[in-house]
Amino acid sequence: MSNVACSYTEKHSENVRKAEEGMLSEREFLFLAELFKALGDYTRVRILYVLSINELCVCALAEVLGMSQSAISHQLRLLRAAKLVRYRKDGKNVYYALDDDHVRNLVSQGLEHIREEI
Amino acid sequence: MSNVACSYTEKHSENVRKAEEGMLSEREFLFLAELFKALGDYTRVRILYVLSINELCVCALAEVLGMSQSAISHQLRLLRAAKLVRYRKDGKNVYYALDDDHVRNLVSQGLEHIREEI
DNA sequence: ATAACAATTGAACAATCAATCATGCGAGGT
DNA sequence: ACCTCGCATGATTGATTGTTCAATTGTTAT
Repeated sequence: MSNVACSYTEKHSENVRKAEEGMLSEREFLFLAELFKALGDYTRVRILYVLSINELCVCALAEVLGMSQSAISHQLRLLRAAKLVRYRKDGKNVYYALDDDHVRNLVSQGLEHIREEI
Repeated sequence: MSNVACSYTEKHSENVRKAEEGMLSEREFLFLAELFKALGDYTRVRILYVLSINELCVCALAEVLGMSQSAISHQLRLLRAAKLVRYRKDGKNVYYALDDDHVRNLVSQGLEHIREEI
């Protein structure tokens, strides 16, 4: 904390004012951070990408990603909490799919960005 | 690891095949995860949102977000590494801005998502 | 030169996180 | 009833992370 503004406040005040005006609520920023945090993991982003193609059950996800059922299941828990995936039960299996198109858009938007920076 | 596919492979094989076909490279997924990880923090997402309005110097960012210069500077380092921000030096100050519109789009797309889930 | 200021950086520490292992639960199949 | 299979979950552990503090660099002003 213990912060003091730089001394050039005259030059900055306009931009600072605009920034403070447009500010969102703490709540919104927290949700936003949670959303991107959920996307910000190698395993989870692979899960989401794969689910953007097809719905898959947990064991199939584990197979495709070469990981243990348990590891996948733990990550799916986080993705469920972030409302990024939904699921349906069918017998012994549980099929996961993307919750909506926002997720697909976020992933493809992210891909566009990284493909520009090689 | 130690994973075995579920026994219903007949039912799954088609979807598994499609998933494996559409798969991206490890490299791409790593970059994608890094990108979202950079966005996935309360402080950093606030920085990016504020910079989506105006360019700001470090001390102004610290002032607007109520944090120390040092903390901000550390986070800006990560954002630079993720190529999400660019900067220009002017005298003693360093002014940061969003690197391109992809970032702005990602943030606003994220906002749309969370505003649906309240 | 000296001082003041904006910013960066490294070390340290607490907090968070992801994979593993073991276990528990519920739905089928025999 | 029993067993097996698909999935979820709790505990543990090694790794990563965000902030603070202290020190440093580089620029401007006196």
